[in-house]
Amino acid sequence: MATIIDVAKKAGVGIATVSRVINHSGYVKKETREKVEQVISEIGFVSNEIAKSMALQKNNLVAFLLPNSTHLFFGELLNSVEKELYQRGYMLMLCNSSERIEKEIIYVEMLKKSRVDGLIMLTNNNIEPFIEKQFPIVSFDRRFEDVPCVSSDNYQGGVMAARYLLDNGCHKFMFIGDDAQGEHTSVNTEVSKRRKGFIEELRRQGIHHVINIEYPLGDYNYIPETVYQSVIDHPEVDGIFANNDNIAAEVVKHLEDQGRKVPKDVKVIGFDGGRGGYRLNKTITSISQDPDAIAIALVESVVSRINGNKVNDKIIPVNFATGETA
Amino acid sequence: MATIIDVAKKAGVGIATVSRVINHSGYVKKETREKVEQVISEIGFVSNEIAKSMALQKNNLVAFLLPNSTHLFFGELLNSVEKELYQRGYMLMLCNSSERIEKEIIYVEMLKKSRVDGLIMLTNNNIEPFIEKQFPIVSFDRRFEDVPCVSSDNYQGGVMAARYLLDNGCHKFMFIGDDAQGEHTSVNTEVSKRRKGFIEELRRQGIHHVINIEYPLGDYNYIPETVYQSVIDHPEVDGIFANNDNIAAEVVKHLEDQGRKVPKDVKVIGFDGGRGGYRLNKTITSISQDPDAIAIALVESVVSRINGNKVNDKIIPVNFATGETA
DNA sequence: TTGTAAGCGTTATCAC
DNA sequence: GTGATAACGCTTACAA
Repeated sequence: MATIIDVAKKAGVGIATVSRVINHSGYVKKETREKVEQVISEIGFVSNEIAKSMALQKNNLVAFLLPNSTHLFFGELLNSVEKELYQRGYMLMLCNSSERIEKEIIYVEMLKKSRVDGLIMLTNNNIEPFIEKQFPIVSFDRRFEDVPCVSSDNYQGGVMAARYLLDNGCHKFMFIGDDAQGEHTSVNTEVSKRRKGFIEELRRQGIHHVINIEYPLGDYNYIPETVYQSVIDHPEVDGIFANNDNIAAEVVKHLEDQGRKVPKDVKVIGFDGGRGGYRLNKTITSISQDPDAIAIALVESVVSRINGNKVNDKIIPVNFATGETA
Repeated sequence: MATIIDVAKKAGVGIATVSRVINHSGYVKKETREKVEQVISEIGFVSNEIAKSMALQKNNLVAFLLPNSTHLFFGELLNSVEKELYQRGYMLMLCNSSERIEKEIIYVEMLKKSRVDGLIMLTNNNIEPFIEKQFPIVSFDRRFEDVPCVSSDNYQGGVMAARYLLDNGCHKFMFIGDDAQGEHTSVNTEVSKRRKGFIEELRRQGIHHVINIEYPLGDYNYIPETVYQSVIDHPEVDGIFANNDNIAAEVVKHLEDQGRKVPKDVKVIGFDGGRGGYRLNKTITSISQDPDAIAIALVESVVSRINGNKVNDKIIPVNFATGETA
């Protein structure tokens, strides 16, 4: 591959001049510029980005750490984050952690190794001890001390679900979620506020008994049988709020298998947006997160951190997405 | 950040020795190694990857160019590709092209700029004029001259769909797909073989009339109304093969809205694996692509090309995924 | 306006 | 075994 030196020689100028031409920086006489540009296109010179990164101590790469890209919402978020980074001249390095902390740590190390300029992370692990606060890190839906956090307004989402179910005549309520979002975890995820908002709003409206189903978060695709059993064991329940659309869908299916009518007998609300899946039968009523707005907030924050600025936490509004299950 | 020079000074050795220690290369006396290692952990030295890339002319990054990460199959493939690259010591740079050729070209340029070592691409655009064959490029489901191609056995998938529908008593057949996968396109996609296998197998079995619905490929999420109209306009059709599960799901929904029973009156087979979506009602019968196997083939090929080897095209078997729509 | 030269932080060759 | 030193290809003072 041709280098800047080859160009300089052939154009009969110094390498600094070539650099000025390709970066449109500093003063270059018109004829000189034209000469250089001609040589560049003649020999098909393309400047080497590694060398550039080396000199500038910056490589315009941001890593995005998330559990996987197979879940619809993650895929959407990933898509939006990449788009938004690209807009700002950054490329995205993807890390599917599968929730494995070893892999997460390796990507956190990428920052120290100057492999990436910044890191956006979405994790349920206790990665806190491994992150160094001076680096440009932004987290989604999870608070770490001194790390800016972007999250959906999960609490308000819970409130919205509670109100909708109440307004539509439900009397007995159930919440279903995995324990990484529960009250019994040491991990401080924003997502736990879905439950909190739901339960607290019901309490404010005079409902003090909510059946709270919590199961261990393993693989994101796995929902234990006991969850469905709990649903079946509580035929009195007529209003269910599930932690995400996947759970909601499975619960609806199990209810219908039992001969219950959704939403007539039981109303079910999910979380994420109800955009998911093939609408073979009905769409899920859901609290909708906005992947674009979240991505913009995440990218703005991380770029701002890269540029050495302090940034604040951001909370992104959620919407009620009308569907056919509540 | 501390550098190798700081370590060398503090340990009272040369930088070459430090390099040997951190890379476990060459001979280093035990005591020297220990001394160096101690200093490294004392000052928390981490070696700079950009500098390493610079010296080695290699950065262990592979770009993956695909239309988006929101479609289930793409998300799955992306997930598997990242995992597989990671296994082999490469990181993944993601490019969601949204099918825009300008963006694709920019990522092809990443190769010239030494930004990435290799490129895996999934595109329907006519990017051929922009790719230089000497670079490590591998394509999925699309043939370019002198570029290794990995694809599912689309033809066989079409054959399987045809046989299943025939074996299960269908008489009037329809194929539905977008035109980037059709016969009327100049672009040579492997996916067009789904249609080809389906129609040719039917012909071999004596069926010469297949209704062939082709619509323009725009946004991957968009299916024109005319497609559904065509379905409705052909009430005699009792066996439909759709180019992917999304189309299949929408077609099923429209059929059921018309009061047709699926699979009793009409059988519908999709493509991708029927894994998608929330199973609110029924799963889609589908020809299943194997994202893991595809990812392994893609990554093996690209790494092999990076190492300067020639690689052959690979065709990955598909499976019949039993579902509830056929 | 332009060129020389000193970084940027590694690896690798080659003496010692 | 080990240490100078020359790449790697660029940016950017600083000098001219």
